[in-house]
Amino acid sequence: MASQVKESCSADTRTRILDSAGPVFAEKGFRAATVREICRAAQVNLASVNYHFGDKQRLYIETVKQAHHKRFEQVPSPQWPADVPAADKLRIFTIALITRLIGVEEGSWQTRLMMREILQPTEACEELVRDYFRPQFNILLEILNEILPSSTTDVQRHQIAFSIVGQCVYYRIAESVVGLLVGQSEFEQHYGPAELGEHIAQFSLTALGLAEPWSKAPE
Amino acid sequence: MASQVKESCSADTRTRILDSAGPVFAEKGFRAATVREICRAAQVNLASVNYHFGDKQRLYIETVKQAHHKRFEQVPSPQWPADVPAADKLRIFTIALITRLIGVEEGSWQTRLMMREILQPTEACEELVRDYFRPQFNILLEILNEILPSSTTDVQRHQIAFSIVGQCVYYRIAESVVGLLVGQSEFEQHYGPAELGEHIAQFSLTALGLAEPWSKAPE
DNA sequence: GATTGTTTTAAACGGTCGTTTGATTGGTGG
DNA sequence: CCACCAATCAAACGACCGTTTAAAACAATC
Repeated sequence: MASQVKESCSADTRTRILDSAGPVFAEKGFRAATVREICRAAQVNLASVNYHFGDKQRLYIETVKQAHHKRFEQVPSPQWPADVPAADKLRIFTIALITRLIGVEEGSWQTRLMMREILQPTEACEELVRDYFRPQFNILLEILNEILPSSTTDVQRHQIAFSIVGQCVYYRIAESVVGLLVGQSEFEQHYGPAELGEHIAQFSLTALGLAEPWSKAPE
Repeated sequence: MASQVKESCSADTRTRILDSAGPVFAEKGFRAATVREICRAAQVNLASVNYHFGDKQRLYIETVKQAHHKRFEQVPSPQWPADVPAADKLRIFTIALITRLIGVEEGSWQTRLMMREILQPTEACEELVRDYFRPQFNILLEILNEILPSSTTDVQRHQIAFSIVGQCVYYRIAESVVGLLVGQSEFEQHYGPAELGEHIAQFSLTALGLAEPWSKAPE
């Protein structure tokens, strides 16, 4: 069989293709990215994509999967003991989420690819929701369960969760617009994952009644 | 010259192309959309695009511009008398924003096109920020000025504004993911512009200390 | 060392796309 | 009626892309 040899050997160019395909797909999108460019970047023969992945679309799907898998490895879901206050859990969750979205250097093409998939769902989107988004969504809902009164409806809980997630996702989507609106220097100084995560947690905790509002000053 | 005749005549197919190009670019993106498909939808000859717009890219830019212009005509910026409380202004602003994003039937391809442009800025993006986003951003900042204490820094004001905008934009971006997470029936019943606008305004006003939090129940 | 099966390679195929061309139309002024 | 010009049309051009093919290179087994 010699399967381990075969796999390690083929994995060499297979992995090279996957790694090169990620940034290309993220920057140009599925259609505009060409197999030729990916193969050139990976320094492999043009036919390798079809040999190892069948066709361009299956390479794309594999790339999306791998991107998120690696992204969650880089910034894993935080763990906490049972006695941590819910407010602290929410703060940790928020910072982890936005760090996963915009933090970690090297251009963070992985989440750029994810945003493309969300905006124009392909075959990989349902899988993405099932494997990554829904578990995170459920963790957030469990945190909210500790905070919200039992009279809160499920719909309200969902919408509150989306309000928190939405604040984070916005910065990944509209990165360039934010930069244009506040100017380059303010953007570089104040829109990193740490400061933004802190702000979003603060804003959300205040909305949930667990922090003091900004406008508590006497009027 | 007979310029009025010439313009009305050429405007006929020109306008037809522009109207047909919008949904196609919005759904498939610049690269995947084909001139042939646009011309077929517009019922004009294949060469018309190049004759009236020069090339595909200039048609795209014109389409983006026209899309947002029409969108702001459909849902104009609300006007209010000077004595309206700031909280009401924020509520009105939020509902108008999310209505512009996801409301107004016919698939709302205009904002879909806008999201594409935000995610992958082209030549049209700076123009978009200057003409549409920045004025709206400034209106929101003026409302916040009435609410926030004078000790609030500019950066804080900006981040709070993005927290509000982000909640709205999220539903336009992640529409399909939201639908998958909460199920089709809940999505259809509770994620229209009116209900979402009310929720986002409530969430944000609470964070700003102008509304009561959900979790005010005794613990 | 021959054989077998896998991987790599260069070249080409078929198809589609954006754009161009050149003929044709139809209305307008002389 | 004719000359003119913008507008339309069918047809084709040239380029690029995804995919295929068939030969070559390679590694492992006996």
